[in-house]
Amino acid sequence: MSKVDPIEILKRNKLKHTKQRIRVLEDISANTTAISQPTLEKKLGKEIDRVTLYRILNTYVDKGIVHRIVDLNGTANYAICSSACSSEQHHDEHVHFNCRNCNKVFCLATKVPEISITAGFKAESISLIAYGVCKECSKQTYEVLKNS
Amino acid sequence: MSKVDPIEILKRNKLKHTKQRIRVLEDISANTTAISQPTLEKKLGKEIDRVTLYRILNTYVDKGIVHRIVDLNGTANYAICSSACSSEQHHDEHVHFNCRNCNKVFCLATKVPEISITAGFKAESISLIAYGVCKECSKQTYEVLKNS
DNA sequence: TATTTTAATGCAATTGAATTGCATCTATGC
DNA sequence: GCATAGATGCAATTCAATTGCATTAAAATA
Repeated sequence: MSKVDPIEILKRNKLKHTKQRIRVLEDISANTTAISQPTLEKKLGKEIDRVTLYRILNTYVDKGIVHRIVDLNGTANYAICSSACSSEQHHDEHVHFNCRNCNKVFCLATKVPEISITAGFKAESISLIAYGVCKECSKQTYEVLKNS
Repeated sequence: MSKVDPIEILKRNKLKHTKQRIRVLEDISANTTAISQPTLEKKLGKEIDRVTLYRILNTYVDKGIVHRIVDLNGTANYAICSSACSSEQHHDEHVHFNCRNCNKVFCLATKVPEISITAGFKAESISLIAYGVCKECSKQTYEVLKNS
């Protein structure tokens, strides 16, 4: 897990380094799972205006600094991109896992496999989301069963 | 492409066959692509109340009659399930394609490949959406270039 | 077929995500 | 330090989705 330096990232992408932008980057990179827009807003809502937060997140996605995972509820989730990402192409093509219990979105180590697309369709990116019960929530269910 | 009989489907699923439910099934099955909630609402909004439409769609998803594809904008899209689906398990596990130009969602013939999930995570379903430019929109771009 | 029961629909109101326009402020280049 | 391009904050708005409740319609049964 390489350390994330917000100012370095902003410089590299020719973005003004405002305290709001730094704050958002810190918050996203502090998490091991992707973080949802509502959660981010709850955490940062007193420091950063809702609209500013939306704009910062969109800028980061456009620049390839973070990637957006839309979960099966339609909620946007954000995670730091691997260093190979750029505004031209996102290389966040690993599998994501969306827990139906806690709703968290996890970035898994598994890479998205090559798939053949019907002729004529031009795929630019692939989103592969597994939906089920995450590690933590599986454990909890087990504990509940054990103690009942 | 097997013919869809709304009343037969409703009977099989022990659902009252109201004209609203029949209407929704007809509309979804009339399309070769998945149909989005906003589009459905525009088409049926004068015959069926918004809330009823939402409820019917949720019932159909629960029963395994239609499947819901959440596209990369977070918009819900609906398509008829293959006959193998049930409320216990959805077998709509083919690849979807979301066009960034026309926003349509296509069900492709390609099946979702087997993937290995990190130990401890229990996957129940997989959503694989390719994002790019669809067949129709690719053609149009080509025409525009050709005539310019 | 009429009546009862059960479930679906329609309506009003509300919630929450996301966007737009515009005035104000601030980081950075000179 | 000053100018300015670009970022932020605020008010208002749009649109998807949900909830509670009264009304209506389908099915069960008498």
